[in-house]
Amino acid sequence: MHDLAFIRSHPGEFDAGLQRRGAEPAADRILALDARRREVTTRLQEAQSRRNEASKAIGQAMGKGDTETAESLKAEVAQIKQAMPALEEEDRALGAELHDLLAALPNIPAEDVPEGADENANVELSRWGTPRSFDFDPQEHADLGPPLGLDFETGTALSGARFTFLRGRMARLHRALGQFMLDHQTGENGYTECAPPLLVHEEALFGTGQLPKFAEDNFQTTDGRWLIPTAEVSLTNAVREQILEDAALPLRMTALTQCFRSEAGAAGRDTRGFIRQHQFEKVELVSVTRPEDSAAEHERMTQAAEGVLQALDLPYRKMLLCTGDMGFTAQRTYDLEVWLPGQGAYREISSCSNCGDFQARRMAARYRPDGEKKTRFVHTLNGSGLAVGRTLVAVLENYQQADGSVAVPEVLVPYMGGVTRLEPQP
RNA sequence: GGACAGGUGGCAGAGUGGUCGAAUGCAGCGGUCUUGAAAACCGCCGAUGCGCAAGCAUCCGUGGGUUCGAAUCCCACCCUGUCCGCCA
Repeated sequence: MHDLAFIRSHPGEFDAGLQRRGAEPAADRILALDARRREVTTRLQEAQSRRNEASKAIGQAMGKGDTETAESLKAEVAQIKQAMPALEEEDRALGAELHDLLAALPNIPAEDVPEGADENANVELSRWGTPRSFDFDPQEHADLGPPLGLDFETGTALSGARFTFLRGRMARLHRALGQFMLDHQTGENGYTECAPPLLVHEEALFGTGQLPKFAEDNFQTTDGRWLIPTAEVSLTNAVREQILEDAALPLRMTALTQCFRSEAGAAGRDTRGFIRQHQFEKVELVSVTRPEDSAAEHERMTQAAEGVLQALDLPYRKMLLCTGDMGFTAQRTYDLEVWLPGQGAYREISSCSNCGDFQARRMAARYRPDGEKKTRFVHTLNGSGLAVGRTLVAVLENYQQADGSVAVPEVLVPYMGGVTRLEPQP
């Protein structure tokens, strides 16, 4: 959600930002609506003011027993009130129209975000690790996984496409990854472990920007709640409508949760394998900071996500997303892409975004700077640290052996009860 | 799910039709005193919108309604507490 005051004072800059994202300019429409709305609001408030004044006078007159004056004042108020219902309705309607218009506009990219239409314009910033050289043809996880307990058939039979059933050591490895990541983020990076609801109100999805524009990407329950598409929703909205103490910032929260996505717009993409599921696990990182601290926090958060890949010894590259590939709420986003030898490609495994005050405005999440009277909006950041399912894919493909078995990365062995290898079951 | 009780400022807690955005206490901020601190005393101290400002408007769980006027009366809903039932 954008700051109306900013749009009023910098309409050109605002439209330029939207245009960089490939969105239509909107300042003219917004400002015209805003002007009409304020005109109506002022007229309404003037009427209210006169009504309040007269009502007070009625109270005073009646206190003195001056019934005559009271009655004539009542007649005057009745006159004033005639115009009010229409003004109230117009004010409400214009306010709603303005709100809906603003709510549908994406965040403005930060200045150093490269311009571009799609992922081809993303900029590679760095690479870590050396892709392993194989003395055999590395398989894709969808081929090497099934004998190891990655059961796509049963998942599909139970729930349809994009659901998978994990068995035996495969299920254990999946759990081990989630536990390891959560321990890593709480132990190494100072995030507070959280276990939030997975079912949330509509307002929560509005706050983090999934609604109103992306309703079809999410699952709704029969009683009007929504399944979270990411723990970003639950963790970020934990500060909604709050005024935080300066000293409480930064807030760093993490959670290992299931995530649910209808993948409405992804027909035909990654239909094979474990990459794109309707239900998956993810360790999410959320930070709430002072405005001046969010840029540094963004770097810190991305390093926290990178730390997991490094601990697992998985080669990856770090991308700065271009304007056309960023999410709706992001000001600036780093993607981490892990090397998948079976696919021979780097694939997204983490996305770390600085949302600035965009979500904070939608949530009314504020803080009071030390010694100041006015509140300010916080900045919010979110990142994956990491997506568990895709990390499982990466481990399978990078640690596969010629005989179809998969070695367990060293840091996971304690989480596997000492098991060091996944063996194919006939 | 049933019965009862209740939702007021950061917290606690008054207020049941008029000058109440709201007593009081605690917390917080500023000051006096003090070598310093504590105590004591004095003052300030909710949010949002519009406005250069003065100020005006809105907000007492949410949404409607009654009234010249609603924190206060009426209706619906949401939430919390207690007891009962049920359940992991």
